[in-house]
Amino acid sequence: MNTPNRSTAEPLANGHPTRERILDAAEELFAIKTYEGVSVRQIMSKAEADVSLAYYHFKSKRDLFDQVMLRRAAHLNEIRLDALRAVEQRHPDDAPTVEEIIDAFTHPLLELLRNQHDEWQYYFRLVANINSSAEWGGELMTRYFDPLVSRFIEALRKALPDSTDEDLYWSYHILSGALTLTIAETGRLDNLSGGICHSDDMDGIIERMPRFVAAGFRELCSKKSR
Amino acid sequence: MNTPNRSTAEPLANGHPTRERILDAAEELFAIKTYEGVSVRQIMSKAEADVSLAYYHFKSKRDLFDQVMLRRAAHLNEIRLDALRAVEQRHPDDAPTVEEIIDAFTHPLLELLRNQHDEWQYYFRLVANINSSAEWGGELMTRYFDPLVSRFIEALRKALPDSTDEDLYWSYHILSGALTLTIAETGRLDNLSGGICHSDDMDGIIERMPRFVAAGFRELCSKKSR
DNA sequence: ATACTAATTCAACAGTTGTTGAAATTCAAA
DNA sequence: TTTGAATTTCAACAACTGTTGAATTAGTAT
Repeated sequence: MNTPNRSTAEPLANGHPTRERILDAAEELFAIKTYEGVSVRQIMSKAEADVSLAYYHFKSKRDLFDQVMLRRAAHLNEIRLDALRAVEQRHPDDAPTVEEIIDAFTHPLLELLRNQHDEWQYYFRLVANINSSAEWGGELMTRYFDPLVSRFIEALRKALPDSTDEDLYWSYHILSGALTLTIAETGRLDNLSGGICHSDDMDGIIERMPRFVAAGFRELCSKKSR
Repeated sequence: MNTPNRSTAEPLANGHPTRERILDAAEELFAIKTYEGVSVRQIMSKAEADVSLAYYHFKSKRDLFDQVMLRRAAHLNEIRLDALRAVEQRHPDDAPTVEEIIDAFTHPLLELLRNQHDEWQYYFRLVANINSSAEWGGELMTRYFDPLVSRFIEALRKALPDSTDEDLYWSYHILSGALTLTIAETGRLDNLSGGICHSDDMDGIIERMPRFVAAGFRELCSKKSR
């Protein structure tokens, strides 16, 4: 249940089983209790392994954290880039619509969160926490995700030829905030709405986010409106 | 510089000066290093007071955290509610526009962050961190801010009479994410844009957020489009 | 000056933290 | 079976954690 497709997928990432169990435990605990809120002992206890093994497989607690972050980052970049390329190949001559680009940016994440929830939920929560905290571990994520984001913004610029760079970046900022809070799955919306909405209803957000955000982009990044 | 208007404003909140210094130090350190990332000793060292004084003025570390959260919450609710009431009084007969409501929801915060940056920046960062973490201290913020949010959603429902509750709540979710990331002031956008945008440029976001978000609300919460 | 409370200091507690070194075990190649 | 490396266990370290009680000072009303 925790390692869904052992033989077929990800030939490189299949490291030592103990190492993977440590990463799993660390991922979950870092996500729900923050980095300093969890001790190496708690992590190793959840991983059912001796404390020292953490320092055999990783250089330090901080290194363990970095490896947790990096483990899934490459795959994430890959599928999102694939989605963007697919959209672009569907439009050999004209530019894709804003909706299509936003969808390529968000859909892979949300679908992962829907179809493989158990495997990805804690990683996404962790990314969300990092992403909205100024000090911490941000450089790591920035280094890994910013190139991808730049490619998307480039695509959006083509779809919105009258846009200013400033408008484009601020619009992306809003999109980023919306996506971040979504993948955090805080459950805050569940309470607020009195059960009408559910944070883990990915279909609900998949069909709404691109439309909402695309409308915002058009409002801000078109010549006519200002 | 740290206590800007001592004699005129907030007659109730003027507690013991030491207590205030502890709250200031705790606010800043909690915001940039997380709750468990900071020790009581570090806080009291920054506040230039003995460790034990933390337990004279507060029941526990957790209580200190709660008081940091609550200190500014009432004032925040007040000015946002005032802004909403002002908009509603400006429309005795018809409903306010979506822009106006969104603006009443966001503008007080952003203006505070612009005009009294030194006093409010860490509190907002802290709120942002809390808001996008599932487990932690969320109930406290939820209890304090949800009534206000419900009032705003009620106003939005009137401005968008064809909307579904579900669409309305999901739209608010997107707005909430955007606002949360903004007040976090992570500086991520500065790097990404290569200096074109600045996380602390409140004018930039003040003039963009309501327009962007209102367009999204209209796209999602109007009958014609779906 | 006296009495009394509010505020602050000092010293210490039991438990936990990240991390390390040496010894013991597992396991495949010779 | 012997060799040698990869993996796991056990015990311990100095430093730091949240928290408390008793002693001390500051400040105010009598």
